[in-house]
Amino acid sequence: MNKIDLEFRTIKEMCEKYKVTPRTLRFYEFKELLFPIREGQRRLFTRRDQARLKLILQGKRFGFSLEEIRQLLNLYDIGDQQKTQLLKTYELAKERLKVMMNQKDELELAIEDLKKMLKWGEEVLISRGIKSNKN
Amino acid sequence: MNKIDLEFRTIKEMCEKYKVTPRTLRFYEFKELLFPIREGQRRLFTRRDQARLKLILQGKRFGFSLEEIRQLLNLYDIGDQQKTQLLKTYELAKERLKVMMNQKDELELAIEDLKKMLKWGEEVLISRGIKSNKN
DNA sequence: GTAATTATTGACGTTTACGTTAAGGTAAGT
DNA sequence: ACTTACCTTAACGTAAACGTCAATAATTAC
Repeated sequence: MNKIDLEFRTIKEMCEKYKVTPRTLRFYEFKELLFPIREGQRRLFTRRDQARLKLILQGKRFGFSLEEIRQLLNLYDIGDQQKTQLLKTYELAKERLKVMMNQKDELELAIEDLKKMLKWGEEVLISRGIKSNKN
Repeated sequence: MNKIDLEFRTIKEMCEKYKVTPRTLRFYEFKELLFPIREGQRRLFTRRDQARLKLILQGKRFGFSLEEIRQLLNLYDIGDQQKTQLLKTYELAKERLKVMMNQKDELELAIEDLKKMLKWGEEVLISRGIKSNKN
């Protein structure tokens, strides 16, 4: 009934839209990642909050900690003025990429090793007649 | 000076050889992953302990939790008799492999996304004259 | 014989990202 | 008025895998 409906979202709506729990959103507010306004007691999440939440969730995919994400969000906010900050964000992301690529390499090695072990185990099982040679 | 040197290792030696801390070894003992014997107060790690530790470290690479590893080690120990246990271990490892491959896929996606973001950020930086087009 | 090294147990601390009550306030529907 | 649903703050709990003391004991080095 109010025009506000188009601008702001309640905690419940946010939860459904972004697949998070209320606790999570309150936690993010407590950690100064989000800044919902108040309608009396209730929180109302602005578009800015939604944009930030999207970035938060992305950041989590990239393995950033919430604290790192908070700093990145702060950099973004003032990034239009402060050129160096933008560059800093960029460099940080590059570091992250390196870490992730290393993780990927390690994971691939581990996968290969585990595959070898499985192959070996399979042979043992077959040789004992516990398992047929095609599962 | 004692023949024992060839059979057993002190906690310090273990730490150096396997790149772990004393706390870690004591923790593993507490968690019933290792069973060093005692020479008075001191711990002496047998070959069995070393073999187990190797498996523990491997298991960690594969992302098994210590509790899972403990169970797997127990299965190995009696695995020679109990066929079903062997099979169980095998199945567990197969499950793990699936999880790891999923992780790898997700990680690859995240890497791709982050790369895209970096590319975009690079363009912005260049367009503002903050960064030269070849770093 | 004493200093230095290394060991021990025990217990509390750390980290991250929330989960889970407890104890209620507020608003809408009937 | 009553129930139901949803919201709030506050605070303690959780998981994993150790880290970090503290206080003490035993060994080894010189």
